[in-house]
Amino acid sequence: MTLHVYDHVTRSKKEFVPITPGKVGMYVCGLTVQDKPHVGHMFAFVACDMIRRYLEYLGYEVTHVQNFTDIDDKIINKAAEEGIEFREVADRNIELFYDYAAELNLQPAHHYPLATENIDGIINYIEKLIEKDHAYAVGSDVYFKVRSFKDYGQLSGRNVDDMITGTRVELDEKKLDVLDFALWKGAAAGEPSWESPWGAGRPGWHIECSVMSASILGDHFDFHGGGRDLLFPHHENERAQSCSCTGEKFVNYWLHNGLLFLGDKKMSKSDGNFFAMGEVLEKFRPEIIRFFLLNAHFRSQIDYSEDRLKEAESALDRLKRAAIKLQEMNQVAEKRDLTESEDVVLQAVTSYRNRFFAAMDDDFNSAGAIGALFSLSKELNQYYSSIGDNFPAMEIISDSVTFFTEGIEILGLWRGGFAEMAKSVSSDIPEEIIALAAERDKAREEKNWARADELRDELQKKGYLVEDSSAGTVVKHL
RNA sequence: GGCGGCAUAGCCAAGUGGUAAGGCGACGGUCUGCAAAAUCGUUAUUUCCCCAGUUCGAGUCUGGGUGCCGCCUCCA
Repeated sequence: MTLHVYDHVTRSKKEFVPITPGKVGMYVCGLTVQDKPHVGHMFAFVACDMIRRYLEYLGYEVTHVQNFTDIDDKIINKAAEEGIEFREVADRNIELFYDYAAELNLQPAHHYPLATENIDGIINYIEKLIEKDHAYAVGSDVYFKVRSFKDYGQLSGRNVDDMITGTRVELDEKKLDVLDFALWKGAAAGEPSWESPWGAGRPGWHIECSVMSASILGDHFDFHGGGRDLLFPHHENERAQSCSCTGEKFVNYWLHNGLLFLGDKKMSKSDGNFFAMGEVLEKFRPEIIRFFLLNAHFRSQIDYSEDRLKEAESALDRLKRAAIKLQEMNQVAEKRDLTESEDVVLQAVTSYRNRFFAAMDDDFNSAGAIGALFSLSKELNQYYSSIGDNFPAMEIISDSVTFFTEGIEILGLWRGGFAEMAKSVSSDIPEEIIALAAERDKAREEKNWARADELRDELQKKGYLVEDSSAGTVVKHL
């Protein structure tokens, strides 16, 4: 099996063929930083991170670019509301993104270009579009001529004539055609602006992505990611600008992740229907959130709810226990010939690993891949109980460790990978609690059940849960 | 109105024409002083929204319904 990726223009899965053998260029539409990132935003980046990790696992040298659009009307409005510079608004939200990215185990992109640091490039690009008669200036504004790009609408699946009859195309008398969109907007008094051949102004939305992707990845690259809601108009317009300017194909595979829903509506900054990432992180550990997001195919819509996240927590705990147990078994496994039934176990481990990679090869199906990790966990639990007090066979354990390690790393399910995940959780229990637990153990040894139960209650009141297992007493934070 | 997507167990969710992954929950067993935790087992075989069709064979392909949803305005 080879990697197959869904392509939005042809609406079918195609075998992945890189433009340059061994290399991959990936551009991810980042945030317009007018506000705090929410879970839906981070989902897009988690999906792209998983994709990048898999491509790197396959041996590709990936160049990963994620922009920040740090100037636009909403940022300006926000700054005006608060009476501060637009720069402050942009920077504080960019910082939040970096914090959350680290928590969610995102590998840093190789480049994080800013729109405001690419103004010269943007101006040059617009000039080129005007030269080629794909754009025109009206006063201090510049517009893109939508009808000059014959493939306009191909990506999002609409045709320009239908769009005119559409109900919500706004009328703007400055434009030659209602479909045209702004490449450059003249600044009103007091607005942040940059000098240009058309007067002081700022870039329109869309153009920055065409410019920044090309400047780092070239005119034609492999993957372009972003939320499904960017398909139109953002990506359609971006594609129109880029293809018109270069005359080349722009992107080979568009990766549009499904949207996160809250209640029965899309999470969205503009209508306030969202959970800020910070709020969610207060309630759930970041690896739970990441697991939750990757436990469905990235192109499908996900409903956000705390119940779903709690389920994800239980599920991930199961996987963590499997990792811990596997690591323990790895210490004691012995090199020997396999019994007949162990041969069957080994084959099963191999088949789950194959299933994992078949799923990932099928348009990065992380949900199917996670399923294979659970199957492995169950198989191993059954195996441990089947061997009783005997030591497990090295061959089975080492294959399992290899697979588990790869799986966790590719999906990025745990910061620090398998090794960190397989560490048991006994950290930061205060002395006092440990002493109480020890006292209770002593009471139990003496079969003083009344005293033991009393101590258990006391520990519970202090917020700790006691679990008696064959391996010893475990105290957990509630 | 135009374009597109989805419909699989109580819930979430994979599924490449050939015996329906996986998780959560529930129930039962094992372990345990009792619990808890863990673990094992069971949990769609008159069945993959409905109706036709293609096929030796359809959750998977085709046609027609029905029901949800998204985009067409700023949006990850």
